[in-house]
Amino acid sequence: MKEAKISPSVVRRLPIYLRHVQDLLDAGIDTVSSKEMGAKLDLNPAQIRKDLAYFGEFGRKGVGYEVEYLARKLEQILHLDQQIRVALVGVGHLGMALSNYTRFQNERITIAGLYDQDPKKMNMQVGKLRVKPLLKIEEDAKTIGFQIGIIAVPAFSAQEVCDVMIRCGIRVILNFAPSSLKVPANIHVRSTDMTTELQSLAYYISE
Amino acid sequence: MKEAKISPSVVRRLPIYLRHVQDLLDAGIDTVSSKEMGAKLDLNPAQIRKDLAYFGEFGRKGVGYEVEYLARKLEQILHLDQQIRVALVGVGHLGMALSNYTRFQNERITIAGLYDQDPKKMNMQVGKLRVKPLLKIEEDAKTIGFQIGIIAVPAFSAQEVCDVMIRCGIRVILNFAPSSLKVPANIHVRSTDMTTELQSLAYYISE
DNA sequence: TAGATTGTTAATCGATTAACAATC
DNA sequence: TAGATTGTTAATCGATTAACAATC
Repeated sequence: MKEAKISPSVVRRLPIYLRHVQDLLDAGIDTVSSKEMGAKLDLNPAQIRKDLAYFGEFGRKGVGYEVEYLARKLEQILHLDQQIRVALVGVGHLGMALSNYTRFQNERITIAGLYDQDPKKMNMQVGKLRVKPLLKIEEDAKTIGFQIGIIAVPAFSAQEVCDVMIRCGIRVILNFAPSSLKVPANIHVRSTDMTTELQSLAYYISE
Repeated sequence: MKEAKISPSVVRRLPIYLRHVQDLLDAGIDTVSSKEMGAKLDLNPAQIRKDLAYFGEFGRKGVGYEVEYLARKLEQILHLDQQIRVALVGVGHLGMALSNYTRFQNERITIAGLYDQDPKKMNMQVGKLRVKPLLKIEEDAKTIGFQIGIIAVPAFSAQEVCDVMIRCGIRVILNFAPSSLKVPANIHVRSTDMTTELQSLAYYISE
């Protein structure tokens, strides 16, 4: 399943395809063409076909894609057919939003550890978990085995948290702090933050 | 200030430049080169120069960019030198995170209206604001004049909220719901959601 | 002046879209 | 069979990077 080298732009569209075919599945539709998907998702049909073709021949000429099969394949590609355990550091408002947002992917993605540096938050109960000190993450990582780390702390401590995660063996990180993280080449980081999004949108307002 | 046609990729980097020069300003540094910025932000110096050059000649050959001047210019370009009033619909965990996240850009970006459809949340106090029914947004829009709308509701009602915002005269929308919104050509929408981000990252985990 | 760094043009790289043979 | 739609190659478009004259 390790394909040539799929571009990030392609990978970022896969969950969108998956979500759509899951909706179709729920609606009892069992076949869909790239043209129909494109219309719904506002994407070029050729792009959808090309994206999917990187991973195999999922469609049938003259017919389209079998919805259930495509959903299963996309789940496999995204590793969403297996349990994914996430360590979340930073239990502020955003961290809380993420924690209580459990319905990720059929609960296959679960937040399995909550950490913070603020003593006031220690042992705070959030869903089934309790907030622990950041120091505990390394110990927990050994028993739990986190696949993804989420950084939801202020910018000034993001790099520190990132370094701790990497020491824990976490190689995939989602960073919500507005800061550019420095990581070794084998670590995969995606940074996105609400402030930056909002500020860039402000460019488009016409006074 | 309406330049040719700046690509979205360029616009999305502007807040990153701004944040960096603001940090430099705080640190008392008054000149910076594209090379230094590139090293810090992990970007190609030529790209930084080219991005900035779309908007004017902000640097001095042989010297670099004057930090304070550049910060002021970037604020102007992003309209962050004027008050920006935001309408936020959906006061769930994410909406709360956004509301309490007031320190956007020197408070120049302010959430000026909070709306929800859940009767249980009506009149709830969040910071200086009270949650109002979605229906009230149109009336408020006339007096307040929102420049940006933020959608923080579940996917199934995102399109509806979007339509209401457009009817209010809002032309710039930030959508946190996992759904592809249909809007007229003159409306600017940016969609980003945590589930999709996390799912696409799952691609990179190696079992 | 010599060294540094910009703004900008040209070259490269990558991503999207069009076109179409294969085939269901 | 005729019509539809895939998978894929080629063409296009756009974004990034390299190179360098201008100049501080």
